[in-house]
Amino acid sequence: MATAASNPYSILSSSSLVHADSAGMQQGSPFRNPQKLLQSDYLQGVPSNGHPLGHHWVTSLSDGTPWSSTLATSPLDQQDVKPDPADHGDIGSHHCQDHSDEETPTSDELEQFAKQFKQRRIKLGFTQADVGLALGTLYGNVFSQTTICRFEALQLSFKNMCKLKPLLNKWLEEADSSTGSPTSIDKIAAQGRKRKKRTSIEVSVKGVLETHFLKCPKPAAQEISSLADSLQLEKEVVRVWFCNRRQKEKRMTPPGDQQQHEVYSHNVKTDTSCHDL
DNA sequence: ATGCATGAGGG
DNA sequence: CCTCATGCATA
Repeated sequence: MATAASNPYSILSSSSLVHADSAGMQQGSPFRNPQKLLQSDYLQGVPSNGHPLGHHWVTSLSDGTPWSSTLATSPLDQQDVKPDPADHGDIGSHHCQDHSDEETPTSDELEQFAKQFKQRRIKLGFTQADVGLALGTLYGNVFSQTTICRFEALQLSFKNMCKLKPLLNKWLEEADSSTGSPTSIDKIAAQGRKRKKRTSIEVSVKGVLETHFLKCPKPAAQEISSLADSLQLEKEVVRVWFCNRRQKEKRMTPPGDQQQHEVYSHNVKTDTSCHDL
């Protein structure tokens, strides 16, 4: 049995995984108007299925109530193929039109899959943590409850979603086909790294950071320093905050759900420094 | 479910 | 320093 994962890190210690399943509880999102927004970047090479695909994020998040969104039909493709910087030898000859479960899925497909996955998972009586663990024993890649959760909520980057989908899909097949296969889960316990205590930032302070982020999402080191100083926070904390904030923007379900789609094609390349303070 | 954090990889 | 995938700890 492949107990040892390839991770240099270690898994959590063996303990009871008794958490209330998220069956009945969903996030209390009011609702969000379905619309699309274009991402600006994603031109990094993916070893497996590196397609410089342009994609729109369909930001329609339904809550716990039955998914009745009318996003099953996507009249418009996500085929806004941006000028890929990477050269395409023969891969350019393909025309992504409509795949069910092959190659690079569309945003809609991912969304659809995520929903179905969650439904089935719950139906089968598994928790998010169970799935993460099962993936480890099944394929050698262990994942945390966090990751499974974020997958279901589409809170990962497009690329990340694509990477995880196949794995979760396989688990799904395994899970519901095996009526009596007890997935033996064994985990290794080893922990040595000491993690910094999570610093909680006050809401008022977060507000300030948000404001600054809107003005300048990528402040220079010096700005971070002064900002940290004025907020009485460690510079590192502020720096990390901005990093995490930027990542949020790149998720499939971005935090700022706009009501109108505006195409911002302005690229600030000449100015990297946001002064003022 | 999510906030702050770590670390690998890139430049 | 950044991005990006990922997760411990916590609300």
